[in-house]
Amino acid sequence: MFVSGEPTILHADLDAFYASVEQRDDPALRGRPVIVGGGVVLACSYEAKARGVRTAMGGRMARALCPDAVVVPPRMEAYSGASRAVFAVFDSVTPLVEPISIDEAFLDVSGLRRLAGPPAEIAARLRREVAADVGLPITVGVANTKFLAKVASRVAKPDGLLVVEPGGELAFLHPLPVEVLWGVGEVTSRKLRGHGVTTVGDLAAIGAPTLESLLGRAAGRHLDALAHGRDPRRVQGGRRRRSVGAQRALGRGPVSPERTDAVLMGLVDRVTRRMRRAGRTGRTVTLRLRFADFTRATRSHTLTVATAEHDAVLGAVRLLAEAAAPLIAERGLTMLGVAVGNLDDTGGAQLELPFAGEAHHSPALGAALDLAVDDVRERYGLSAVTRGTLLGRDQGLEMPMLPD
DNA sequence: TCTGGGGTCCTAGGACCC
DNA sequence: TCTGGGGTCCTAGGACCC
Repeated sequence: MFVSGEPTILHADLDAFYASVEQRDDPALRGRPVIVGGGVVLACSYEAKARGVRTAMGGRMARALCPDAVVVPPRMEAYSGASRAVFAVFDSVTPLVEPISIDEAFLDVSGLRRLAGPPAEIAARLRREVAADVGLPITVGVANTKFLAKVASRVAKPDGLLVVEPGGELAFLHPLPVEVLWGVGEVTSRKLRGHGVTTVGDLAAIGAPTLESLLGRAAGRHLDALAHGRDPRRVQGGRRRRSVGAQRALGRGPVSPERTDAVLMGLVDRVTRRMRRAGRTGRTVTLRLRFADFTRATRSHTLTVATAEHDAVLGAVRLLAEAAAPLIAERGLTMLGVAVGNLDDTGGAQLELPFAGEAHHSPALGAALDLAVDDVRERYGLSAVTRGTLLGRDQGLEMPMLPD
């Protein structure tokens, strides 16, 4: 079984984004292997990829593979500028754009046929406009699901366009290696290959129960569905970020408590500034740690009230760092990170409903209570209201009217 | 090849509540 | 007084993605 229907989902993905921006801005780099980043490869041009250089590879190895590569430091401002220009083109194509990262997005073009022509034509025009307006190569995959559109763009790279025709989904998908599936990384790939699963077709054949026992319920079901071309997720416009974070590598060698604290202050400053600029607050503060042996740990604390204030976040971060001190002393710190999540969850006081207990024994009362709770949640724009507890009077909120 | 800086989602256990 | 069932929230870790 595959999802049929016209392919109206586009996955648009800039090619070797950072490196392409560098080649665009410096003609001397065009046609040459370009590596962006120093210690680690952040991005590399297709000329460098052809020599075996890969993203996230150590700089030393990259230079060994490709000694004539031009290594340039990243220019994040230039990349975010280019990204904004590309997203402006996306927005001119359709109102339904779901950003995935700085250089890729899903676009839903259903309903645009009369206005803008068939999806394949829209996709071709999108590529031409990005090339003309922004000067960057972009690949577009077109299919009737998000996942297939994404695989199509991957297969069509670089500077390509590929439409997966309805009815041809499984013939397209099944010969591909399992690693194209969203959610199959190193660990899962190893597990699957250990069970003789190397292609998407193999995975589709072994069945959901076996997959679930192998990978856990959610992951098993998810991969089984994808392998059969089933992917009901819609393109979601207006999605908001769920956390804001910053991190900093510290290099090798011992890190003094003074330096640790200075780095934490800098990270908290960066994160809270970004939050305030975006007009967002958060409740859960997470301290991320990485150690000399490359193990990681996180420590988190949830505040009662959401905030974007430097001092409030720093206070939580310092407490977390203190609690993690023994771990740090034992393993040696090489990276610090701070993130704030639970964004825009206002938190707040709680007020108990005296009859919530009775509602357990009366289906009618229970149903009424659920409705009231939903109503309160919507009326006050809260992320969650639990049955039996409601935001309190001290916040100036009124009790909802409950039906008798 | 020892490694950057952003993120997302899922799982599992414990505290706590009715 | 004891026990059980149903549920939420928080914390920590893991896998994965670009």
